[in-house]
Amino acid sequence: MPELPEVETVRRGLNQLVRGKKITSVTLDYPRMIHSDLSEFKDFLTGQTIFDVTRRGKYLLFDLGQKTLVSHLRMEGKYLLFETDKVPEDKHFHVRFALASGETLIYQDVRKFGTMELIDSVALSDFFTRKKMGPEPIAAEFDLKTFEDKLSVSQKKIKPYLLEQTLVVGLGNIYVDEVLWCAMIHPSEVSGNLKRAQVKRLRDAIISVLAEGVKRGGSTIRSYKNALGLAGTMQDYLKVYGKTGEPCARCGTPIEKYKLGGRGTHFCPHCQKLKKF
DNA sequence: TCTCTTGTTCCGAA
DNA sequence: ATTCGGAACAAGAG
Repeated sequence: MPELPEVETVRRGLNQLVRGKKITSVTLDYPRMIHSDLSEFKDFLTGQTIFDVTRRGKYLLFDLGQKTLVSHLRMEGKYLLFETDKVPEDKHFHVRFALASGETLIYQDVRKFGTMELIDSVALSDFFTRKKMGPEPIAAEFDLKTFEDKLSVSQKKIKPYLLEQTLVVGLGNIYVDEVLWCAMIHPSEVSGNLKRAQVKRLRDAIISVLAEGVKRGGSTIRSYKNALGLAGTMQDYLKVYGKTGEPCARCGTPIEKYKLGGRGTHFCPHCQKLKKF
Protein backbone atom coordinates (compact mmCIF):
# COMPACT_ATOMS: atom_id res chain seq x y z
CA MET A 1 0.00 0.00 0.00
CA PRO A 2 2.71 2.44 0.01
CA GLU A 3 1.44 5.34 -2.05
CA LEU A 4 3.15 8.71 -2.19
CA PRO A 5 2.50 9.74 1.45
CA GLU A 6 3.81 6.43 2.79
CA VAL A 7 6.87 6.47 0.54
CA GLU A 8 7.61 10.07 1.51
CA THR A 9 7.31 9.13 5.19
CA VAL A 10 9.77 6.28 4.69
CA ARG A 11 12.09 8.62 2.79
CA ARG A 12 12.18 11.06 5.68
CA GLY A 13 12.79 8.27 8.16
CA LEU A 14 15.60 6.83 6.05
CA ASN A 15 17.26 10.20 5.75
CA GLN A 16 17.25 10.57 9.53
CA LEU A 17 18.72 7.13 9.97
CA VAL A 18 21.16 6.44 7.15
CA ARG A 19 22.14 9.67 5.40
CA GLY A 20 25.91 10.01 5.29
CA LYS A 21 26.50 6.38 6.26
CA LYS A 22 28.77 4.00 4.36
CA ILE A 23 27.79 0.57 3.06
CA THR A 24 30.36 -2.07 4.02
CA SER A 25 28.67 -5.14 2.53
CA VAL A 26 25.52 -6.24 0.74
CA THR A 27 23.74 -9.57 1.21
CA LEU A 28 21.10 -10.64 -1.29
CA ASP A 29 18.65 -13.39 -0.36
CA TYR A 30 16.24 -12.88 -3.26
CA PRO A 31 18.25 -11.91 -6.34
CA ARG A 32 15.17 -11.86 -8.60
CA MET A 33 14.13 -8.53 -7.14
CA ILE A 34 17.23 -6.83 -8.56
CA HIS A 35 16.36 -5.54 -12.03
CA SER A 36 19.83 -4.32 -12.99
CA ASP A 37 23.07 -6.27 -13.41
CA LEU A 38 23.44 -8.54 -10.41
CA SER A 39 27.19 -8.68 -9.97
CA GLU A 40 27.49 -4.93 -10.45
CA PHE A 41 24.82 -4.48 -7.81
CA LYS A 42 26.90 -6.17 -5.13
CA ASP A 43 30.30 -4.97 -6.33
CA PHE A 44 29.38 -1.33 -6.75
CA LEU A 45 27.36 -0.85 -3.58
CA THR A 46 30.07 -2.08 -1.27
CA GLY A 47 32.05 0.95 -0.13
CA GLN A 48 29.47 3.52 -1.29
CA THR A 49 28.14 6.30 0.92
CA ILE A 50 24.42 7.14 1.01
CA PHE A 51 24.57 10.89 0.40
CA ASP A 52 20.83 11.45 0.41
CA VAL A 53 17.52 9.67 0.08
CA THR A 54 15.09 11.35 -2.29
CA ARG A 55 11.87 10.35 -4.02
CA ARG A 56 10.14 10.52 -7.41
CA GLY A 57 6.55 9.38 -7.36
CA LYS A 58 6.51 6.13 -5.44
CA TYR A 59 10.19 5.43 -6.11
CA LEU A 60 12.77 5.84 -3.34
CA LEU A 61 16.13 7.08 -4.61
CA PHE A 62 19.32 6.41 -2.67
CA ASP A 63 21.83 8.96 -3.96
CA LEU A 64 25.27 7.36 -4.06
CA GLY A 65 26.90 10.01 -6.22
CA GLN A 66 27.74 8.49 -9.59
CA LYS A 67 24.91 5.98 -9.30
CA THR A 68 21.48 5.94 -7.70
CA LEU A 69 19.81 2.95 -6.10
CA VAL A 70 16.19 3.05 -7.25
CA SER A 71 13.84 1.17 -4.92
CA HIS A 72 10.13 0.51 -5.37
CA LEU A 73 8.21 -0.94 -2.41
CA ARG A 74 5.26 -2.12 -4.55
CA MET A 75 2.74 -3.69 -2.17
CA GLU A 76 4.49 -4.41 1.08
CA GLY A 77 8.16 -3.47 0.91
CA LYS A 78 9.63 -2.05 4.13
CA TYR A 79 12.98 -0.80 5.38
CA LEU A 80 14.18 -1.64 8.87
CA LEU A 81 17.32 -0.65 10.72
CA PHE A 82 18.95 -2.82 13.38
CA GLU A 83 22.22 -2.90 15.20
CA THR A 84 24.13 -5.49 13.21
CA ASP A 85 24.48 -7.90 16.13
CA LYS A 86 20.76 -7.65 16.91
CA VAL A 87 19.25 -8.48 13.52
CA PRO A 88 16.40 -10.96 14.11
CA GLU A 89 15.62 -13.95 11.90
CA ASP A 90 12.92 -13.39 9.30
CA LYS A 91 12.30 -15.27 6.10
CA HIS A 92 11.07 -12.08 4.43
CA PHE A 93 14.35 -10.17 4.78
CA HIS A 94 15.64 -10.05 1.20
CA VAL A 95 18.43 -7.47 1.10
CA ARG A 96 20.82 -6.49 3.89
CA PHE A 97 23.08 -3.44 3.74
CA ALA A 98 25.70 -3.61 6.50
CA LEU A 99 26.80 -0.09 7.42
CA ALA A 100 30.11 1.19 8.82
CA SER A 101 28.10 2.62 11.74
CA GLY A 102 27.59 -0.91 13.09
CA GLU A 103 23.98 -0.99 11.91
CA THR A 104 22.31 -3.02 9.16
CA LEU A 105 19.64 -1.63 6.85
CA ILE A 106 17.22 -4.38 5.85
CA TYR A 107 14.73 -4.55 3.01
CA GLN A 108 11.76 -6.71 3.99
CA ASP A 109 9.00 -7.72 1.59
CA VAL A 110 6.42 -10.39 2.35
CA ARG A 111 5.08 -10.36 -1.23
CA LYS A 112 8.46 -10.13 -2.96
CA PHE A 113 6.95 -7.68 -5.46
CA GLY A 114 9.34 -4.84 -4.67
CA THR A 115 12.21 -4.03 -7.00
CA MET A 116 15.66 -2.44 -6.81
CA GLU A 117 17.97 -1.33 -9.57
CA LEU A 118 21.18 0.61 -9.88
CA ILE A 119 20.97 3.48 -12.38
CA ASP A 120 23.58 6.00 -13.52
CA SER A 121 22.55 9.20 -11.78
CA VAL A 122 22.80 11.15 -15.02
CA ALA A 123 20.35 8.69 -16.64
CA LEU A 124 17.69 9.06 -13.94
CA SER A 125 15.52 11.56 -15.76
CA ASP A 126 15.58 9.32 -18.85
CA PHE A 127 14.54 6.40 -16.68
CA PHE A 128 11.44 8.24 -15.49
CA THR A 129 10.71 9.65 -18.93
CA ARG A 130 10.69 6.13 -20.38
CA LYS A 131 8.12 5.20 -17.78
CA LYS A 132 6.05 8.19 -18.93
CA MET A 133 5.77 9.42 -15.35
CA GLY A 134 3.67 12.51 -14.79
CA PRO A 135 4.53 15.51 -12.58
CA GLU A 136 4.76 15.45 -8.79
CA PRO A 137 1.41 16.35 -7.16
CA ILE A 138 2.43 19.81 -6.01
CA ALA A 139 1.07 23.09 -7.33
CA ALA A 140 4.41 24.22 -8.78
CA GLU A 141 4.80 21.13 -10.98
CA PHE A 142 1.29 19.84 -11.62
CA ASP A 143 0.08 22.11 -14.41
CA LEU A 144 -3.68 22.48 -14.68
CA LYS A 145 -3.74 23.19 -18.42
CA THR A 146 -1.67 20.11 -19.29
CA PHE A 147 -3.88 17.96 -17.04
CA GLU A 148 -7.02 19.41 -18.61
CA ASP A 149 -5.74 18.82 -22.15
CA LYS A 150 -4.83 15.20 -21.52
CA LEU A 151 -8.16 14.43 -19.85
CA SER A 152 -10.20 16.15 -22.55
CA VAL A 153 -9.00 13.85 -25.34
CA SER A 154 -9.37 10.57 -23.43
CA GLN A 155 -12.22 8.12 -23.18
CA LYS A 156 -10.61 6.31 -20.27
CA LYS A 157 -12.42 6.08 -16.96
CA ILE A 158 -10.94 8.59 -14.58
CA LYS A 159 -9.91 6.30 -11.70
CA PRO A 160 -7.90 3.77 -13.71
CA TYR A 161 -6.38 6.67 -15.65
CA LEU A 162 -5.22 8.38 -12.45
CA LEU A 163 -3.64 5.12 -11.31
CA GLU A 164 -1.44 4.96 -14.42
CA GLN A 165 0.94 7.60 -12.95
CA THR A 166 1.10 9.36 -16.33
CA LEU A 167 -1.20 12.29 -15.50
CA VAL A 168 0.34 12.82 -12.08
CA VAL A 169 2.39 10.51 -9.85
CA GLY A 170 1.72 9.19 -6.36
CA LEU A 171 -1.88 7.97 -6.31
CA GLY A 172 -2.69 4.37 -5.40
CA ASN A 173 -5.96 2.62 -4.70
CA ILE A 174 -6.58 4.27 -1.34
CA TYR A 175 -5.83 7.90 -2.10
CA VAL A 176 -7.44 7.83 -5.53
CA ASP A 177 -10.80 6.90 -3.97
CA GLU A 178 -10.31 9.66 -1.38
CA VAL A 179 -9.43 12.23 -4.03
CA LEU A 180 -12.46 11.41 -6.22
CA TRP A 181 -14.78 11.63 -3.22
CA CYS A 182 -13.24 14.95 -2.29
CA ALA A 183 -13.69 16.30 -5.83
CA MET A 184 -17.19 14.76 -6.08
CA ILE A 185 -16.39 12.81 -9.24
CA HIS A 186 -17.59 9.27 -9.98
CA PRO A 187 -14.65 6.84 -10.37
CA SER A 188 -16.12 5.52 -13.64
CA GLU A 189 -16.62 8.97 -15.17
CA VAL A 190 -15.14 9.20 -18.66
CA SER A 191 -12.16 11.58 -18.53
CA GLY A 192 -13.21 13.52 -21.60
CA ASN A 193 -16.63 14.26 -20.06
CA LEU A 194 -15.20 16.20 -17.13
CA LYS A 195 -16.02 19.90 -17.04
CA ARG A 196 -13.31 22.49 -16.48
CA ALA A 197 -14.54 23.15 -12.96
CA GLN A 198 -14.40 19.42 -12.18
CA VAL A 199 -10.86 19.11 -13.52
CA LYS A 200 -9.80 22.05 -11.39
CA ARG A 201 -11.43 20.51 -8.31
CA LEU A 202 -9.75 17.20 -9.12
CA ARG A 203 -6.28 18.76 -9.37
CA ASP A 204 -6.82 20.67 -6.13
CA ALA A 205 -8.01 17.48 -4.40
CA ILE A 206 -5.01 15.47 -5.61
CA ILE A 207 -2.62 18.09 -4.28
CA SER A 208 -4.40 18.59 -0.94
CA VAL A 209 -5.25 14.96 -0.13
CA LEU A 210 -1.73 13.72 -0.82
CA ALA A 211 -0.26 16.63 1.16
CA GLU A 212 -2.55 15.76 4.06
CA GLY A 213 -1.41 12.15 3.82
CA VAL A 214 2.22 13.26 4.07
CA LYS A 215 1.41 15.57 6.97
CA ARG A 216 -0.18 12.67 8.87
CA GLY A 217 2.73 10.35 8.16
CA GLY A 218 0.82 8.20 5.68
CA SER A 219 -1.76 5.57 6.55
CA THR A 220 -1.14 2.29 8.27
CA ILE A 221 -3.60 -0.26 6.92
CA ARG A 222 -3.16 -4.00 7.17
CA SER A 223 0.45 -3.29 7.93
CA TYR A 224 2.34 -2.91 11.16
CA LYS A 225 4.45 -0.04 12.31
CA ASN A 226 8.20 -0.35 11.97
CA ALA A 227 11.49 1.38 12.59
CA LEU A 228 11.01 3.83 9.78
CA GLY A 229 7.96 5.70 10.93
CA LEU A 230 5.19 3.93 9.08
CA ALA A 231 2.98 4.42 12.12
CA GLY A 232 0.97 7.02 10.24
CA THR A 233 -2.46 8.28 11.28
CA MET A 234 -4.04 9.04 7.90
CA GLN A 235 -6.15 5.88 8.17
CA ASP A 236 -8.17 7.71 10.83
CA TYR A 237 -9.04 10.49 8.38
CA LEU A 238 -10.09 8.46 5.33
CA LYS A 239 -13.58 9.29 4.06
CA VAL A 240 -14.42 6.38 1.73
CA TYR A 241 -11.67 3.75 1.51
CA GLY A 242 -12.76 0.76 3.61
CA LYS A 243 -15.95 2.61 4.66
CA THR A 244 -18.46 0.47 2.74
CA GLY A 245 -21.93 0.86 4.26
CA GLU A 246 -20.88 3.71 6.52
CA PRO A 247 -22.53 7.13 6.09
CA CYS A 248 -20.86 9.62 3.76
CA ALA A 249 -19.20 12.38 5.80
CA ARG A 250 -20.84 14.98 3.55
CA CYS A 251 -24.39 13.74 3.00
CA GLY A 252 -24.95 10.64 5.10
CA THR A 253 -25.66 8.30 2.18
CA PRO A 254 -24.06 4.87 2.74
CA ILE A 255 -20.72 4.47 0.95
CA GLU A 256 -20.82 1.82 -1.77
CA LYS A 257 -18.12 -0.44 -3.16
CA TYR A 258 -17.74 -1.95 -6.62
CA LYS A 259 -15.02 -3.40 -8.80
CA LEU A 260 -13.34 -1.11 -11.32
CA GLY A 261 -10.28 -2.11 -13.30
CA GLY A 262 -9.90 -5.07 -10.98
CA ARG A 263 -9.71 -2.82 -7.90
CA GLY A 264 -12.07 -2.37 -5.00
CA THR A 265 -13.59 1.08 -5.51
CA HIS A 266 -15.37 3.09 -2.81
CA PHE A 267 -17.64 6.06 -3.50
CA CYS A 268 -20.72 7.97 -2.36
CA PRO A 269 -23.60 7.31 -4.78
CA HIS A 270 -25.17 10.67 -3.89
CA CYS A 271 -22.12 12.97 -4.05
CA GLN A 272 -20.42 11.23 -6.95
CA LYS A 273 -22.97 10.82 -9.71
CA LEU A 274 -22.12 9.34 -13.07
CA LYS A 275 -22.91 11.70 -15.93
CA LYS A 276 -25.52 10.06 -18.15
CA PHE A 277 -26.79 11.00 -21.54
C1' DT B 1 -10.61 -24.61 -0.54
C1' DC B 2 -11.78 -20.28 -2.29
C1' DT B 3 -11.58 -15.32 -2.49
C1' DC B 4 -9.54 -11.06 -1.78
C1' DT B 5 -5.76 -7.76 -1.29
C1' DT B 6 -2.38 -3.72 -3.31
C1' DG B 7 1.39 -1.72 -7.79
C1' DT B 8 3.01 -2.45 -12.05
C1' DT B 9 3.69 -4.56 -16.50
C1' DC B 10 2.26 -7.13 -20.20
C1' DC B 11 -0.71 -9.70 -23.42
C1' DG B 12 -4.58 -10.51 -26.04
C1' DA B 13 -9.28 -9.35 -27.04
C1' DA B 14 -12.81 -6.12 -28.15
C1' DA C 1 -5.53 3.41 -32.20
C1' DT C 2 -7.59 2.89 -27.87
C1' DT C 3 -9.46 0.77 -24.08
C1' DC C 4 -10.37 -3.22 -21.26
C1' DG C 5 -9.98 -7.56 -18.86
C1' DG C 6 -7.17 -10.70 -17.03
C1' DA C 7 -2.78 -12.74 -15.83
C1' DA C 8 1.39 -12.65 -13.58
C1' DC C 9 4.46 -11.63 -9.74
C1' DA C 10 3.95 -14.11 -3.98
C1' DA C 11 2.06 -14.77 0.21
C1' DG C 12 -1.12 -14.29 3.86
C1' DA C 13 -5.76 -13.27 5.95
C1' DG C 14 -10.39 -14.51 6.56
